[in-house]
Amino acid sequence: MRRIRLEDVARHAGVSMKTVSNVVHDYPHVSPRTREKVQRALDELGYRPNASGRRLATGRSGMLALAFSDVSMPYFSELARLVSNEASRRGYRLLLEQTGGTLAGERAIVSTMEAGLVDGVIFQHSVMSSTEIAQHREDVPLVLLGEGHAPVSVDHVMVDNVAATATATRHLIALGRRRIGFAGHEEESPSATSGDRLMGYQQALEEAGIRVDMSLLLPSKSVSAHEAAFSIGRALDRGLRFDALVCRDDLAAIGALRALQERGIDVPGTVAVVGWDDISMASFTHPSLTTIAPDTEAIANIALDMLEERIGGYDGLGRHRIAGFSLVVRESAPASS
Amino acid sequence: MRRIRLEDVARHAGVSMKTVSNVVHDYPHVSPRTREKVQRALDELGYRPNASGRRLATGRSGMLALAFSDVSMPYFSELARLVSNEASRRGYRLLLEQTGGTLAGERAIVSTMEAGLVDGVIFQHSVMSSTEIAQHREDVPLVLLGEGHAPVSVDHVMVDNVAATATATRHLIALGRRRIGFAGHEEESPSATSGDRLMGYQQALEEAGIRVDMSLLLPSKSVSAHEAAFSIGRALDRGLRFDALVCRDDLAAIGALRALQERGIDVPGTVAVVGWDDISMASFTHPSLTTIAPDTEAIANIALDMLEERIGGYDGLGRHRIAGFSLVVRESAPASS
DNA sequence: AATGGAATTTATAGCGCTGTAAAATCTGTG
DNA sequence: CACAGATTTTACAGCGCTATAAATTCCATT
Repeated sequence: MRRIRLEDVARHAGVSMKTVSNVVHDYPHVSPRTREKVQRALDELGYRPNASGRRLATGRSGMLALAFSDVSMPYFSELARLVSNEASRRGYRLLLEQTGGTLAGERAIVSTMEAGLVDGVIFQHSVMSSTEIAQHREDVPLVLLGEGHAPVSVDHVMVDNVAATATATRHLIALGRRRIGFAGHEEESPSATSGDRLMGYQQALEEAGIRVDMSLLLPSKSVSAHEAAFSIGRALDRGLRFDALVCRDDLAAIGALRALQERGIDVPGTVAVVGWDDISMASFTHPSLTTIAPDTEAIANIALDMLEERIGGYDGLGRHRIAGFSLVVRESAPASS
Repeated sequence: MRRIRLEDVARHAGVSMKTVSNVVHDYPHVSPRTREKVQRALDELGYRPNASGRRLATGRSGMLALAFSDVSMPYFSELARLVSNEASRRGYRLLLEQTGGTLAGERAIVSTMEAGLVDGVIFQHSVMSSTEIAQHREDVPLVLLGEGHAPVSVDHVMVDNVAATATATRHLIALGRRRIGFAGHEEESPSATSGDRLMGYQQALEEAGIRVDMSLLLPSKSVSAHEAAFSIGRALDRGLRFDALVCRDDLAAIGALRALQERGIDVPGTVAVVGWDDISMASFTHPSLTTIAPDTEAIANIALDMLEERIGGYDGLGRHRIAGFSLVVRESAPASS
């Protein structure tokens, strides 16, 4: 059976197409009698509006894209949940795009060939340079998420990673720890995220008069619990000792817990550990993780606010907004008594 | 600056719109000279095809939807990663839809008002009845994921949850455990998933001549580590004892580990634990989780294969495919020696 | 040079919907 | 009861693209 079009309904109800369209969209200026008549026709025929037609006519797709490296990473999946919920509350649907954390993948996001696919893009990049981002996509509203220097021309939401990591590090210092390592940043070409976190770590140490010991920097091949566990384990096996670990993210922290536990090293007794992200698993590790909790809900909301303003026609310079964070103290680095 | 349309390029190159369209799509029957001339015009004007126009003309959107309760649940986020990657390999983009695990949310998926939004839907339902699913959506290709009796008319991919859970349970029995509990299924109206897993658990017990003790069924309010930890903890505090736990999923298992560990109960010494899903966190818990690993990659591939066949016009009865699983033995329920 | 057949190109009619402006209908008032 | 003013409804031209079929060009033969 052929699809029912607006025209079919119009003929059936004996009115014009536009009137049917008005009823479908609850346009106010329709007389109750007409509305009822049309509604009946709508129901009888089982009309379903066709998205493509509307889109072509309005120039809006009602879709937003959310792009980042990999949905299966807990922080991103939690972000996706929030953005998806909030987007649908605002009447948008969400397109998921994974870049795999590669330059090619990120370029594909920024220079998608097809126009009109989505009304806006929320993009957490990690390897692409901000100048390159600034160049493309002038035509599609874009909000950048995450660290790094976003181009002035583009809207951007971030958490102050330097400050947050410094807070986490100070917490360890307050616990009396002095040989504090940093774990889990990428071995070569660390992302802006890792860079900022390293900087906050270093800042807090210097503030406290502790010399930064390069041997306590424990990078891993990639951002994952597995690689972190491997590199931390190897360092321990080589005899490296430390009394605390600031981890690039909760995955690295979870890897760290594993590496330490396998070697019978007590956490937090011998080594205290702090993570970053407060993924939902953080309260279920053993011991549970002290970690930085970014205000991800605020990130999602601010990003969508800005995107909607751009979609609505706002055309000013890029706005740079900061979302909050807090230190969630759990067992892996308890409160100093 | 106004967007460049096909017509603009055509005028610029002095050819017809269709010829430009042919060049854009690498249609073979275009003379080299024309092709080059058009390509130059394309480049000079910086043409970007408009997705909405193409869609309306072709009737295809190039999009698939993936729907389930909540992306932030590890199993779903891992599924989303696979489906998204595989979909984009096949030239589709992926729309993410969350139902929140509610009936209203699931109904919204199945009866989306707009037609032509996506070319197909992959849907893991949990509360909606299969008959209700069968009724709607005759017009959009649909593949169902997960347990429960899918309607005959609809394509369906699942893992044999009964067999898998029985395998996990037998593993515990082989370990010499006899008071084996089941944890983490929903307190009221368990989902089909929980139902099947409970059945597999029961089956294996009966097979071994162990009576099913209803007091060892430890449901929780909702599917989450938190609720599982709470309900298992409460049962322990009331004096309930068991020597093993089959968990509804890895989240429940992680909650179980937490509840046990907080009470100083040794895993696997006193209580052995098996999970379900083999989420990536399963190798990083303490102790690491013995769990059922469904072949999620196969699920994603089979689902997409069937969807593409439907999109391609296949119109037969619903096909029901089974994806494999394996028991991954780790520390929480080690191999019997 | 004429001819037939293949290869290339073009003109045009939608795809299903909405925006606009004009037409039709309905008030309330003098 | 006519008429201005407000409200409701309609006709129709696109939105940007592709499919179809017709028109044109090209080339190898006779």
